[in-house]
Amino acid sequence: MSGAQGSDPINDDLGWMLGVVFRAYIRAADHVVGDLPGGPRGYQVLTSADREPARNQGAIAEELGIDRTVLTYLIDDLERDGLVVRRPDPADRRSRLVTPTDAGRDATRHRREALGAVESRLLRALSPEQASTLRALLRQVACAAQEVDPLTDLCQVVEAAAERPPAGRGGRRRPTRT
Amino acid sequence: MSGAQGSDPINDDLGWMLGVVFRAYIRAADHVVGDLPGGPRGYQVLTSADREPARNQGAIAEELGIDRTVLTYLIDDLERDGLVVRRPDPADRRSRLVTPTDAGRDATRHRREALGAVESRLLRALSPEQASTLRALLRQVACAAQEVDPLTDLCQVVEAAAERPPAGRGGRRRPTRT
DNA sequence: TATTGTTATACTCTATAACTATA
DNA sequence: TATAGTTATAGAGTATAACAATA
Repeated sequence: MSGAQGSDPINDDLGWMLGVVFRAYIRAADHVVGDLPGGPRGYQVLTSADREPARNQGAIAEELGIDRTVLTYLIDDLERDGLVVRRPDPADRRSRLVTPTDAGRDATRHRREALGAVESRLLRALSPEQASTLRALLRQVACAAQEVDPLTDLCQVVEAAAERPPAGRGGRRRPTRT
Repeated sequence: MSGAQGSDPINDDLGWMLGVVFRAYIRAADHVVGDLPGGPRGYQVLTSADREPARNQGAIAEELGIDRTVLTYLIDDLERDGLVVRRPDPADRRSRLVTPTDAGRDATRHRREALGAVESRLLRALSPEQASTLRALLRQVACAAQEVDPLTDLCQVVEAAAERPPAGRGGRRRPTRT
């Protein structure tokens, strides 16, 4: 009843939706990756570093949308726990390439499935098809938002890979969740 | 459902997408509502308070997903700038009802359109139909996430209103924007 | 005793600038 | 001079607990 003034201001606000969903995700993901240094952020650094060819910290920070200065502490903690190693880039000694250790790769492999469950639960209000649609649309928006400066062409790669059957690019690759 | 997975680890991570999009939104929205006390949060408080019947701080905090203690400072600043007023609830003198002043309502009215432009720009990678779909799906997820404890049945109201033609009494409501 | 709002404290995240070492 | 990374600092945002007034 009522609704005298206009509409439903908040629930139609994209900022409200994003905030609610983002915080809910962080809360849930913390239960899965909370013991990793840096929590969800640490997990993202681990997955971002697990690539060929190895990347330096600037590239990782750019992809994750976090500051270089934050990443330094994050990698400090991850390295202290033996999950990643820093080695100087032979081509540019200013740069330090970050690669996960076997322990780090194990850590991400374990959590990836658990995080998949978290994501499914977060999207439980949607049908599988709707969830898939939401993921695809969100990824499009995220990639476009990252492309303000076109350093991350990798998003386009993922876009392309999402459209054609999943074999493609790279190498190992796990079947992900259902 | 369709595949659309089996791709790269990070870009398929819901946490990555949400983080990127959420931060991009906050950055953009800050240009529009940055001069309001509390920035985007302050704007949300203003819109959440602009309802009949008036709500107390607990209800606003719940709807916005922020802590009561944060809301106190937020409302302090909004009240100091003359954008909202607190008055005791006649029915429960512990409670304080928050309502926007005329200046506060003006402030939100002005920014609402600007924020709409910000949202459109954030979703510029999507077609209008896709953007509408994303909004609807996100709202479903957000409402479900808020309903962990079923205090916010207001989400269902909005859901229902979004499906059927704008029913109800009299008022003009928003021009569908979808 | 439970609840609404306030206050104080601390911990995390983030943003800025200065510094180094390389280029 | 410019760049990659580090360090230090301050500012938000958030979470927790203690407290006062009221129910």
